Amino acid sequence: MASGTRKATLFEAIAAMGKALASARRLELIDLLAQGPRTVDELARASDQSSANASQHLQALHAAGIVTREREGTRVRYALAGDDVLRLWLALREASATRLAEVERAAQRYLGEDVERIGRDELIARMRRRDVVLVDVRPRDEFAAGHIEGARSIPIDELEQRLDELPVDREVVAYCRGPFCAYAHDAVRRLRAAGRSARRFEDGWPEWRLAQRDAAA
Amino acid sequence: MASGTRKATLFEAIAAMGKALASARRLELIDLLAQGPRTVDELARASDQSSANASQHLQALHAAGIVTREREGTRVRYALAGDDVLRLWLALREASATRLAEVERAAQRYLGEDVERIGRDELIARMRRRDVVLVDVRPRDEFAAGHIEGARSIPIDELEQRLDELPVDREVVAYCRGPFCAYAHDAVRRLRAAGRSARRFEDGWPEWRLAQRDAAA
DNA sequence: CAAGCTATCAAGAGTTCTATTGAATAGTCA
DNA sequence: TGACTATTCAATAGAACTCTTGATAGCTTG
Repeated sequence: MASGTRKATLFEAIAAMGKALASARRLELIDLLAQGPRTVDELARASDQSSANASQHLQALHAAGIVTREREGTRVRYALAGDDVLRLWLALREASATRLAEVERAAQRYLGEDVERIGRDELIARMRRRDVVLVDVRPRDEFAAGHIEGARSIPIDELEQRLDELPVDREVVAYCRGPFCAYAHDAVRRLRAAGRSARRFEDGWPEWRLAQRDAAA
Repeated sequence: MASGTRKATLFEAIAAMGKALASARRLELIDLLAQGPRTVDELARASDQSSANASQHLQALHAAGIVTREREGTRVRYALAGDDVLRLWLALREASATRLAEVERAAQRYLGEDVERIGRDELIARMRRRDVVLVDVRPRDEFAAGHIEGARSIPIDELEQRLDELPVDREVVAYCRGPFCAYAHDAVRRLRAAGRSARRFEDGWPEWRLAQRDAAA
């Protein structure tokens, strides 16, 4: 029946985007791109794969409408195609964390013991009262590509050397790429080891940004 | 490096759910399950495939945490695992419709020329004023499994015979499974052909239900 | 218990996807 | 122009996925 094949074609077309989410390597690229645009080489390095392979996956993501591509001289800068795509990635991460015990386990193995968290509402309230210091512990360029207003950038590598930049009498809140990013966990552990009072923000920059936009709309 | 493999394992685990979204057949099953729980046989029939094949896909969805399964005597009833999964499906549908021209094209081929729409806010306002008649044109059992409060069930097959149940002096709003479901389009065309004033609600039952929950939270 | 129905299992052929490798292309800079 | 770099292309082997078919298991009913 003609109607049957047309319906099937529609689902095939949607599945083209679904297929893009079917590889761990591609998801890692998406996760990196959620922080901001990157070149092929940067992405390949950050996700620990050959640039030929990264390029191949990025082309697949491009064909699936997940990322956009822009030439910049000799390099090519990829970026997430839009907030709808970011929402899709966050929904997948959320659902997988809720429904798949294996994700939970793998996260714990990667992140280590969970550290004390602070939620968005409380963070906003405390920020307003100037009650906490918010620290962005991601690499410098990710901070430059966008960060939570009022945060200060101290990449995780520099944390120990720059401890004296942080006031002793206020709680420190660290954040990074998102709930599955190890930097903030690590930062909180090190801060505590140095005798500071510290927690991690339970989301990351992309989630914060999206929440701001949704609130504005 | 150990940290590298652990991160890779985490993304592998998430990709296990991503893989479930990589087949048109499975997406069609998810779309059907968004309307309510169904048995294997019902799903196989509705998606026009052998029940062995449907069963196989449903097991894949089950392993990926997308659906739950419940024995009921000799049959097995599958259901979407939760709202987070529904949100994931809607996010995928939304992103693919926005980013992939092919989805747009396939949708138009399947649904035909678009008919006049009404948005959620306007629908709510008009309902409050008892200004419209809301008709659920999905199959009877889907209506039974859940529907918009205040809607009346007239399955698309029975529309012509039951035209006299609809007041002539009010606008009719038809809705069905969602924006990619053909029933509401079809219903509006037939109603207009019969001289009625009619529009389709731009979402479907699952989106409505989710919006209600989100508003409550 | 036997019959009948629903769902699952098992195996195989065909297809699609993935990583790897080495070569080719395009742009930049001296 | 020529060297250099970043990205992409092309080909391939191996792995994973999908559909089909026919058999099997589990539950219900007479």
